[in-house]
Amino acid sequence: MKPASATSWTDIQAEVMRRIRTRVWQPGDLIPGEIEMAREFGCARATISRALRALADEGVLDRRRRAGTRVALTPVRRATLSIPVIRREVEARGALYRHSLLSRSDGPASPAITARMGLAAGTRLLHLQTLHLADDRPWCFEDRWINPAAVPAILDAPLSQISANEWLVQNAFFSDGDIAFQAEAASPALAEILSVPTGAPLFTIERATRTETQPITSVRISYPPGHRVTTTLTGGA
Amino acid sequence: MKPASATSWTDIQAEVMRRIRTRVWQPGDLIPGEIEMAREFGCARATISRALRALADEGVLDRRRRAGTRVALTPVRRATLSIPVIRREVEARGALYRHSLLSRSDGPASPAITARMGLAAGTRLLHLQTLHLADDRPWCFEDRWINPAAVPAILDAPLSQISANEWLVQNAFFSDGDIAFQAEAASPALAEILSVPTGAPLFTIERATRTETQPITSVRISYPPGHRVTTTLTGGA
DNA sequence: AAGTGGTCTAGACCACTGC
DNA sequence: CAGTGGTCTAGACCACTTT
Repeated sequence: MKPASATSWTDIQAEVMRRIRTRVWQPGDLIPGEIEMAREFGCARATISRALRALADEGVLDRRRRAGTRVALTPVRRATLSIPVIRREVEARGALYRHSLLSRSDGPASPAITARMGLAAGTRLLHLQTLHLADDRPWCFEDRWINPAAVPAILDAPLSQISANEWLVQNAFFSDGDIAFQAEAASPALAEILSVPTGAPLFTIERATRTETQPITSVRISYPPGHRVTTTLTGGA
Repeated sequence: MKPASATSWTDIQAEVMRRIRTRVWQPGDLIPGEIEMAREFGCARATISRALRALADEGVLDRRRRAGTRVALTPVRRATLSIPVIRREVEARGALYRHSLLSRSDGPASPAITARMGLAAGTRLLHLQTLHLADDRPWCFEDRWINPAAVPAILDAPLSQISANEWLVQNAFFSDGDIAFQAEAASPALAEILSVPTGAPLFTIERATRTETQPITSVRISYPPGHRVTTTLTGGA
């Protein structure tokens, strides 16, 4: 319990959510302005603003100057998923992590790759193929292209000791990127690497990251059948 | 362009990000306190607080009372993906949406389902199987269990006109949920429904949502090969 | 043109927590 | 228990849009 007189922004947020849940305010409805709500709750306008802004950030409310604040028409359900270091992912399951650098090459990349990364044809890229293992069983296969122009230091990194995945997370900070998930049948080559039958349903993650000015890396990670990516949804307060 | 003298919280946020990117402040480092930064930037402490709080929300900074503010050790890359209404997902690709309610039943659910939803064995649930189509071709198959105790109104909803997916998004505000992605081989039954070969790699999404007090629905959606879930990563300002 | 949200300030007190 | 972030206030001005 808390002192009955407290007027915190979380209280206001909770009350607004209650009114939305109980349909007092329905999707699309215009809700009272900040000044009016400040009067109703007996607090400063900034406190109302704090509460409503938080809900707008979550996608529950739509706020526009002059037009006022409305309950969002499509209550956006958002899931936030974090991009893990594969080593931690394995260790979190209580397994022993190991990785094996299957191939490494450095030279002009294929047009398909340079196009995908938005680079000029013939750009030299570092190409790494890594098998990640959990308790010496294949955990996932990583096929990665790196733009050395963006992270020159990677050429000197001990990539047989620390995986490119982990090195980049630690050294190539704060980039923007795209990510895509899909299901895919295992090619014969991938099937052999992952010790699964050809055609087995693989879960693949494609990720491209870049700095403000240039692409850093493009990677495709394939997981054998059974792998799940999980997260939690937040739909309200 | 803006007046050179402006000291906005976004300016401060950008400057902090710059110092992190350029390694002036490294992961784990303690950065100056709010009062000190307010002096440095010549603004109110609340403005600093606003900038740092935003970065903490993004996972770039770790803030704790008394302990101060540190650059996050694990540069948490977070992707926020929105959960769309399937109809909109289809229409966004310029296709005509249609859905077909393949089966509907109402009665005691199997122990496997009640256990997954955290309900007592034998609880009565509504079970719906829906095929969603884009331009009359199978788009995805939805297998859903709904707890009528949480949303009694669904028993009267015209589910052949509006899909349960969409009805729930509009009518059931939830406070919490889980979501999981995986790749899976098509069973003979699923293969026939989706018009794909048995064993084809399906992309499946499992989702469970609940109110604060009780589970609402548990759903499993299967997409034929080729479907991709995409989103963007934000690593900084 | 007017009214809404967005931001900033200066000051105050509170809550948590590491020393 | 002292110092940090967290919050609240009262007031002001600004920026954006819809009317």
